Amino acid sequence: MSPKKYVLTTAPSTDRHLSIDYAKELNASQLEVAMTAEGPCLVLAGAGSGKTRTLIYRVAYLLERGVRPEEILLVTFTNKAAHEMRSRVETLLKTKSKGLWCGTFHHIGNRVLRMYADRIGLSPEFGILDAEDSRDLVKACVKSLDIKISDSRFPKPGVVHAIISFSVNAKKSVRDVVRQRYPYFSQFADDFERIKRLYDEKKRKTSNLDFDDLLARWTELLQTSIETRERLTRQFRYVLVDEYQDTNRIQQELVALLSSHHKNLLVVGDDAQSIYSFRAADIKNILDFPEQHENAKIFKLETNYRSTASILSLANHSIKHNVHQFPKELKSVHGPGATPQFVKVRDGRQEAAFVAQRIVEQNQSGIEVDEIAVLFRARYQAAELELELAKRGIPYVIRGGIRFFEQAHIKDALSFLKLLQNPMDEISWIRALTLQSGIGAGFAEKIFGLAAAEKGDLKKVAGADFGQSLPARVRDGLAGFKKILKGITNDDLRDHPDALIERVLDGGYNKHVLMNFENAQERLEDLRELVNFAHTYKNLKDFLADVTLRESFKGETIVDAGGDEDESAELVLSTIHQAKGLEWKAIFVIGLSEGLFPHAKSMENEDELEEERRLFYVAVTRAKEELTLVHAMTRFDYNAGTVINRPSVFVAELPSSAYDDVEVEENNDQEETIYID
DNA sequence: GAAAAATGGATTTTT
DNA sequence: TCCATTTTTC
Repeated sequence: MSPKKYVLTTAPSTDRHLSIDYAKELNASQLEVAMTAEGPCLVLAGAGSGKTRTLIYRVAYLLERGVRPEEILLVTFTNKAAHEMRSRVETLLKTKSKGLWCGTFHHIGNRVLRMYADRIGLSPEFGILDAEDSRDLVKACVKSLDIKISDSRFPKPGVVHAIISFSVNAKKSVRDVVRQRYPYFSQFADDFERIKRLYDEKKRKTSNLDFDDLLARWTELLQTSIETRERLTRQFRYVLVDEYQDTNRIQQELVALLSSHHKNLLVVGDDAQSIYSFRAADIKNILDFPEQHENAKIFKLETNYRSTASILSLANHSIKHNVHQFPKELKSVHGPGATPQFVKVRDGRQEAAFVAQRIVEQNQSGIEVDEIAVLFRARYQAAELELELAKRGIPYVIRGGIRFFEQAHIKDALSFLKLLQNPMDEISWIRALTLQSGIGAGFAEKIFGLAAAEKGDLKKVAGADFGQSLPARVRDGLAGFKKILKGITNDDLRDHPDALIERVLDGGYNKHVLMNFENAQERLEDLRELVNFAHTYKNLKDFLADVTLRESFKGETIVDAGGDEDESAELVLSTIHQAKGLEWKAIFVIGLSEGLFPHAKSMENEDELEEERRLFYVAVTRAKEELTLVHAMTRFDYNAGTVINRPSVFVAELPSSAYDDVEVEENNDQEETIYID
């Protein structure tokens, strides 16, 4: 990027020497943010405009000006972003930014709640339920409420939990959520409310918080404990929030509360990239920020350092069709570059063949395979491409999939450690007990009842012989369970989570893996990796919280905070959602057909259609040099057979000057797809 | 309680 | 088509 000259007319007076030459590192608007963003500020940062960079320099600037690290709260959307920001600030200042509050909403909520749990009658040793745990608990609630689910179609526990979760995040009643988003379940609204009450009660009884509670109870803490609120709001002189367009109502309220004393609230985001409404993100948070903060300063970062002019032109033309937005016009610092291509292929098979072949060609013309990504609306759209890539021997990774920490064997092993931290955690009791052959859900609950009578004293349970009333095979299972329990309770290993996991493995879980999973070897390796990861922690509480709040994926190396992962040279296949914030030299967007993208279900509702268009916008703005949009004219649908598709409206509504049309012809002799321009 | 067979449902997904 | 979950059967 070419540095621009900037003359500071109101240079802030400081008696400290600033070691970083901000004017050299930032463009004019970025610099203005870094140096002058006091009070309520909204930074509208277009795609590729150096948003992260600007935030980092703002933090560095504050620190250099003498603001203490603990007075800064920097909230990000993912842990990955948090780690990146922290380490980049450290690199910039050549020091460890110890004390800086930097993390996701949930992460910081966890930290605050551990400190002040007693103020709202919560145990500081509370456990955290992940998505699966929450689903299981909802399932248990449905069961114990005896809801007649047989006669009509009662939703699955996961859906019920999604409704409850949405209501918490959007701060709406369950009834309203059902009316607005799940009208076809309106007959069950009462049931959902009963389930929610019981679900909350069960969480309280077992000292567990789900993800939403980390926000809801944090809010509760700030509202009920005046002393805590005073302390925290005075402490955070500067509150900075990244990806503000993806915050939901409860997060918006938290941010407002936390910045209420010093009123230095800097929110950064791009309304054109708000794509998470399905989990209660509300684009109004960013759109209405100026109205909510009358004296708010608004900054626009519209210089795009990523893409060529013709790619940006296509993106600009597309997003203009949205009504609810801050109009922006991204300007490229690069030349026009190659015109984006719109490619019509016959069907999914040909789409896969075309993309694979073009990747080979692009690779031959000098673009490394790991500089290329294929993006799609929904995961299943990649299936045919995967086959084709395998056939041609092109190495690829699929972003996402099963999360490392959510795999059964990882969660099994961790359930024992969770027991150690929170002995009244019914969910972990049941999980750990049912691992034993001979113990099913029924007996597990019974045994938990007996253990609960011992006030969850694990040592007593490990030694006790309360199995008289149980059948022999259950007693055998219980013996196996107790053996593991003894291993982790014998000496105090709370500060050595790695040793604890090893005890669980040696105590019998290794054997369980070998006997129950056909890919046992692979899973044992995962568990070894878990031990290594645990080694970096020096207490159980932090380890368990991080494991639950972390979004590491299977196949990805688990890295320590701030560490760098080694990305091997592989093509990336990714959903558009997962590609947000990333960039590649060449991008293929596949499935650009009516009914697929925009998704069929979003066609009736104008707001949802706009969100789909923003998603398209996110997809195309990932590309630096080459953009290829692919549309298959027919598609095989498992109920309707072969369906003829028109191109996506997102392409159809663009001026024809924005792209070149390309057709594909098949050369049958060689059974190869030939690319013709 | 565990294994086998049948059913149904399929955007997006972080914490 | 493919998977995860539920129901049935032993």
